[in-house]
Amino acid sequence: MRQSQYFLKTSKNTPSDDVSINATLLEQGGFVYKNSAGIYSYLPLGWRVVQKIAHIIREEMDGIGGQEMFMPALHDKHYLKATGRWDVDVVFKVNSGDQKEPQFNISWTHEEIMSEIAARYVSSYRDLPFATYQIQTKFRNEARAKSGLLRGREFMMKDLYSFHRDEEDLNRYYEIVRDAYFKIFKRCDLEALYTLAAGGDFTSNYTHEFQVVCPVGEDTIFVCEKCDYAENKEISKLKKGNPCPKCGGVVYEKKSIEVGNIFRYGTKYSEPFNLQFTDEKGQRKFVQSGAYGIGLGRVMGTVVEVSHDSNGIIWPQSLAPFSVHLVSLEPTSPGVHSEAEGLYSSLQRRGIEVLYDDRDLSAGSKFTDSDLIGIPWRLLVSPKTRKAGKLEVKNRKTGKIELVPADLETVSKLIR
RNA sequence: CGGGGUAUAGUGUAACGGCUAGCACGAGUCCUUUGGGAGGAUUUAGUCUCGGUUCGAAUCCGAGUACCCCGACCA
Repeated sequence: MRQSQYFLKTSKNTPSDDVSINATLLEQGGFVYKNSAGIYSYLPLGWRVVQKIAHIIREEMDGIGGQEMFMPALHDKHYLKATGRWDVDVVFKVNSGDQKEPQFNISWTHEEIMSEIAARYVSSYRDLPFATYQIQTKFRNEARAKSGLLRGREFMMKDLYSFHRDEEDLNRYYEIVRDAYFKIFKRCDLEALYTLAAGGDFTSNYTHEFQVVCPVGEDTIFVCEKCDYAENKEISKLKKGNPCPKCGGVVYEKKSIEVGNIFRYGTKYSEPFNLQFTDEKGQRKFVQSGAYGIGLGRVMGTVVEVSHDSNGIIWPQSLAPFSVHLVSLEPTSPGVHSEAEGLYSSLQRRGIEVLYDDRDLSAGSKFTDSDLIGIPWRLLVSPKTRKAGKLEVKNRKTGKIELVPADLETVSKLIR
């Protein structure tokens, strides 16, 4: 992608109405646009990051047998009234008939929708287990949207639903999902702690959250510094300094961001939707189910919170919108333009995602933009590098700059 | 939903109740520049909405709306 033609504009000024690091850097860098409080557009650059996150999630969900589908955002009132969760504040009105109340909730959860669908397709124990997921927009009647992408009124969420013949099988799958979640967060370069938490609205059982330690987090957790055992303060009987219930190490209190959670809700949604199956003995039983969520925008915001410096974002290779930022300096001086163009097309031919800053701007402004956007590698072509017969490569994370031979083999080896 | 704060060109900011609402960035044109946000010339665009006080309101008052922060609630 040529930067001169890309729908991207960075800003020298930080937004006046946002304080959080993730909102500041993502807006300044041209990744997102705030339309309203807690409601963001993902611009081309930011959307690429979201797609990277989605891709990782899809691979790991598919890897544990998850089957992607897509459910509606408008939920007829019979769904949520069946479970007593109809929300009078998150409605969509349709002008049909003489309805005295709105017909639809705008999607804020999909257990009911999925349970009704499952009931139509499950009849035998042979139909179980299975798991479906989607990446969908969720809406919340959020009293106070805050902290940029971390708490929105509208956000993208991956929700996985699993269905089982008994608790034992649900528990088995719960741990499989846990492991997949660890992989997802690791691939996003996030250190997530598996945290014991309360069920909240969804279940009376304990649930687990994936928490990333970060000062702007809204949650407070107790973490063992030795074994990473963690409990949410909401349900914890621990206090800071206490011994860890698992290994006896010292427990610390930390602020953290909840990037994912997993629930077992048993038959809570099977019963209202008559989601039953017949077992080997001909007995009718309710299906056991679980739900597992990850907020994509929140993951993106969290990565920015934990991975940045005073110059901008530092994307991990796995989430970076592009792998390489190719920058030319003084493109009008002899040979620079043609060398940069040549590099650009050969990188593309190799399938390397490259953002090519072909703009005729001063060195300083191009460097500043490059650091702000945070692509892991900056590849530089200038009169100086041409004179040396080399290319300059900068690692965004370490700041290390080196001159390398100007051949693609060396370059592509380095950035992989 | 309780409390506090803010609202001025596209962005960031200045202006005692009184002069043509100033500056920087951005954007347009021209010239000179080019290794960490270049210089000059020139152009461009603004007081959130409604009402009130006043000879006169960006400025004071009231209401509304939006946004930010703290708390409660929540992925």
